[in-house]
Amino acid sequence: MKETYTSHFKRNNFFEDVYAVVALIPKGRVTSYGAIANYLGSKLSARMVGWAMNAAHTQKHIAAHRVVNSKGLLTGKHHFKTPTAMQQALEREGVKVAKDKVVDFEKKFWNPSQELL
DNA sequence: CCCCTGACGACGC
DNA sequence: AGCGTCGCCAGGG
Repeated sequence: MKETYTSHFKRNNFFEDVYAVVALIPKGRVTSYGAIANYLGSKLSARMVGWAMNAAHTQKHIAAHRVVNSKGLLTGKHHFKTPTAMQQALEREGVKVAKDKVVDFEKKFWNPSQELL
């Protein structure tokens, strides 16, 4: 059987799951859309995580700034209130950003599949 | 129902 | 190191 979220779970649960994982990201650490997708269900495309985050910013308080793409780039910055809001939020937590990219991404990276056993 | 558009990611050049 | 392409799944026109 397919393992997509739409066939087995309701869309709402998908959002909740994404938010739950994001809420568990330690302060000062970051993760990627793909890592979350992989943790929730390997078959799920990482695009869906970004899609969930897009819906998130209108709803509750979600630490969306701690989620970047697989290369550590702040691709979601344009969806924040200001173009620099995401970077500033990260730097307040001790995550340095240069050229829209997380510095020492490998060190800051938090993998839910590995650390959230 | 077809086509386009993504807060993505892996590859190829 | 930068682009372009393609696969991915859901939503909107």
